[in-house]
Amino acid sequence: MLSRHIEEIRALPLFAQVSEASFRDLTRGAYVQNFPTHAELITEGDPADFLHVVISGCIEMFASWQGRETALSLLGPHDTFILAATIKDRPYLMSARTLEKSRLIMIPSEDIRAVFERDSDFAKAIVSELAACYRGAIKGAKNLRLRTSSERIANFLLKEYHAHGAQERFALDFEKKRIANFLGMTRENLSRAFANLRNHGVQVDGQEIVITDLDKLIAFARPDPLID
Amino acid sequence: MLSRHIEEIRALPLFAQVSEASFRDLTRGAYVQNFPTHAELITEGDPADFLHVVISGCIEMFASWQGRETALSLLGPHDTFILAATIKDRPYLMSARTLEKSRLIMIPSEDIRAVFERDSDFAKAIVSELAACYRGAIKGAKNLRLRTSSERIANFLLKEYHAHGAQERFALDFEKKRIANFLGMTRENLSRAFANLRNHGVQVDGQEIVITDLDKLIAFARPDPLID
DNA sequence: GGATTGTCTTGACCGAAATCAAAGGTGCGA
DNA sequence: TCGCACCTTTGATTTCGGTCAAGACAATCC
Repeated sequence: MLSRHIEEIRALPLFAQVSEASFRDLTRGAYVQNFPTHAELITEGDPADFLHVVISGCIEMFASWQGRETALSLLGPHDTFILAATIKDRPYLMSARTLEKSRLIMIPSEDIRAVFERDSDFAKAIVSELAACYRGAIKGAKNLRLRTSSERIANFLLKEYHAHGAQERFALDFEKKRIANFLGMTRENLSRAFANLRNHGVQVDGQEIVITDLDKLIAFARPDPLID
Repeated sequence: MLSRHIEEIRALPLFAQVSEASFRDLTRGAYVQNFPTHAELITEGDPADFLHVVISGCIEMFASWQGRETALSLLGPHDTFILAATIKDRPYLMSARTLEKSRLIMIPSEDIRAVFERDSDFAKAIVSELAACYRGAIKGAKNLRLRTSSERIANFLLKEYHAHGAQERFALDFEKKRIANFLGMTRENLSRAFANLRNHGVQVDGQEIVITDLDKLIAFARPDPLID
């Protein structure tokens, strides 16, 4: 069952450059696991026992404090988590749950750390991955601090638009309440913000988005390569 | 003038493990530079030409968008920036300015990347540093999303309290407007929040902070190792 | 089919924080 | 010492977003 996915993860940037021997060491103790919808995969505070690689499905990374909860990222196929905790052998800072049926590869943290110590190509790939994660986190902070919720949604839609091949009509990949939580607002407010976007070139009907005036949307969203 | 600081940066986690030869390569093209107060060291969007290491003084990392500005971190001696941009050879995502007279070592990005390719110990140190930065960014996001501004200040004060050797009386290291911007609020609101904290065991007089009831402050702040 | 459950939308209201405005403080230089 | 610039505080007002409540709609399960 693992073998079916070997090729797939071998091609990921994190593993593409490692030697055959290292790759065997990484995959020897790894296993594939399927999870149903709404399964909690990891819990913040737990020790980082595995590096997770998403094969299929959809994962929400979230964190809680004093009864409040926020989504910090939404992951899909070929994304990994949580590399930093695995490397540093520290507790997870986030929890993860499936948003739909998902299949993951789990690689023991010890194996990751062992190969990391030995294989400098793997270490370099990890550097690249971590640097990308860090820059993503900084962009997220800028998005949250510098933009209003409507602006965040507008830019989110622009990204989705491009992710769907720049089709003027596309469907949202996530439930709206997930999007709201990820963008740092309530469902109710997301609804209102979508309503506002009617004035800025966007029609929303259920999961269906229609970009009626791209220029108008861009003028409102003001996307920026240093944030988006 | 560089030589005076060689020992100092040699001891930093980022450089402690690299070989003598690699360290020479890293420092050969490096130089020390002094900056006055309020000097802008780097600007977001610029190419990452140097890794900066703070020797003395105080640096604010900030970002702007559409006339708005936010402080993303406050750095002091022995902190480095911006490693991720240097490694990935991408533009800076943040700008940096001095908050007081500061002395920095600047190491050409090319040298960093060259040694990184060659010296696996340096690569490992970079991994550790980046993972720490990433986890710091995640903690910052949680702090911002899950806490009210009063809670953020309370936890900020607790950290300052411990940074000052758990003395019940200490002085803030930064101007209040910098703290406000860093904690994601306005000066006016910081002022009001400080006034509120009188009910939670904190007296504020100018730059002077007195923790009058530590337990009360902790009960209000609810510090959490997964955020702070 | 009909009940049930969860999601989404809308409206009314509330609260936290931003903005606007003005007045004290503080430090620095002429 | 005075004057100026900047930082800080306080109060009044506004705005944004959250909370509460109710209803519409869709999917699922007897």
